[in-house]
Amino acid sequence: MAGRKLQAPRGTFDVLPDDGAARRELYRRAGSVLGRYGYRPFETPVFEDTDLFARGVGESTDIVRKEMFTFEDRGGRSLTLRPEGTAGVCRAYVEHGMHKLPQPVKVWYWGPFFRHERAQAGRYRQFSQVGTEALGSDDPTLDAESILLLAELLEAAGVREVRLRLASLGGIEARAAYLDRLRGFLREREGELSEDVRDRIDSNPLRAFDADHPGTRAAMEGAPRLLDHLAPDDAEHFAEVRALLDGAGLSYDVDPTLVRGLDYYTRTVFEFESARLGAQSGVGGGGRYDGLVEQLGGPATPGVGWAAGIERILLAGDGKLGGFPAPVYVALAGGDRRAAFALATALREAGVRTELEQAGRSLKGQLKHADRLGAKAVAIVGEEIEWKDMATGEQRPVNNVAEAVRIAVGLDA
RNA sequence: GCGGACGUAGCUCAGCUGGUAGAGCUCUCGGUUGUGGUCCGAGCGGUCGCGGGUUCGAGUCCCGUCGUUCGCCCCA
Repeated sequence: MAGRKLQAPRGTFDVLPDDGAARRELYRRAGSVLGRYGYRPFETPVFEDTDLFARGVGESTDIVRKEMFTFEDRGGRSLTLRPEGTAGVCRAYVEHGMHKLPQPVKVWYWGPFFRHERAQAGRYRQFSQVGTEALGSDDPTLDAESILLLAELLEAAGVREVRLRLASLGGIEARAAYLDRLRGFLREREGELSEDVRDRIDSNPLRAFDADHPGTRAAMEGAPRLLDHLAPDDAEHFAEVRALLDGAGLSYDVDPTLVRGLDYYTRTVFEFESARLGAQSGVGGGGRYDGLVEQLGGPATPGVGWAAGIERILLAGDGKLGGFPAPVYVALAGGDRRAAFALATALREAGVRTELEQAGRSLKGQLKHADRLGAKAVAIVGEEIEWKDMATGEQRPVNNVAEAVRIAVGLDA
């Protein structure tokens, strides 16, 4: 009856206590930065109507074509575990008539997302993202603010040496027209291109810009650039975003080849990359999506936002987000378990993080354990209570629980 | 969906051209009849991923399978 070994499904992982502490700390720091920028917490369901993603993210994207976890509920409705966050936020914005609120509506989210892909370093089937959306205004300060916010969050998370790539895609029609023009160009020079670039002329012509293949690179010298074909409004908007970033002292590379995987982007797009990540180098990115809300059945509403991968932030970070050990350990030396329990309880009620011996160890074992946990002091409960400073090794009796609490409160500042 | 690498103790790994399972770390105890950080000793801990084949004999060779991982596509 002993079936096969049970284990976490492919592409998923358990967050063990050591990592849990780092995630919690990242969450805390992210919330602090986001709050300062005026973004408020927002939650949407983990699964939505499949239609939402098909219409919002785009039928032609890889995400919708082959990466969604889709299932039917008992009523035969098609539901999908959310592969990204923006569509759900926009749906909620429309559903709750949030266009009647003072604009822009600025929100942030944190939670699990799902894509049915092959896992690799920094890429999982269930992963977590933190992200923002600012809906209801196309003001370029929102674009710049989004980017600065993400930069600051990464800094606070200990992610250094990031590169910011920035571009503008213009409006949907202008971009479509440009892509047709680029496809035409590529077909004319087809013989000079590498095989995989040729294979992707239809699906992803922008890919041709960052090919290593020498012939392709040479051919691409003369290729039309999207940034040269922006409508005047869009070009002006992009110039303003850049001026704001320059004013803030944030450096970036304008990269006309920046491709984002979702159909809804317009105007500003950006991505932060870290060289510490391996093949999947993007830590977080986003952009403007001025047509999405309307496409989902709401009023014409501009929006801008980004998402960053929690696992990738942790992977690219300096690993200094660890937890903090409890400063006091209550040890039991032959004596009274009830007295030890009461002392630990009194310390905890006074706000002191306290560990209590609960495994039947020898006193020697208890002290070794307390030391490895990083305790600053150990209260040894025997005939009476002794207070041992773990740094100096000094030890003296305390008269009662109240005195122990008084000493301990100073340790857990 | 496609390619490569790898599956031996909780973790990191060793195990030569097949001969009946090892180390380090962790954990527990002891050396110190109530005292940590170093040291020494002992103990706990393994269907060698799973199934089949070759062989007197398989962790080791062969086939299959499952899993993990890195990469491609693409993306956080």
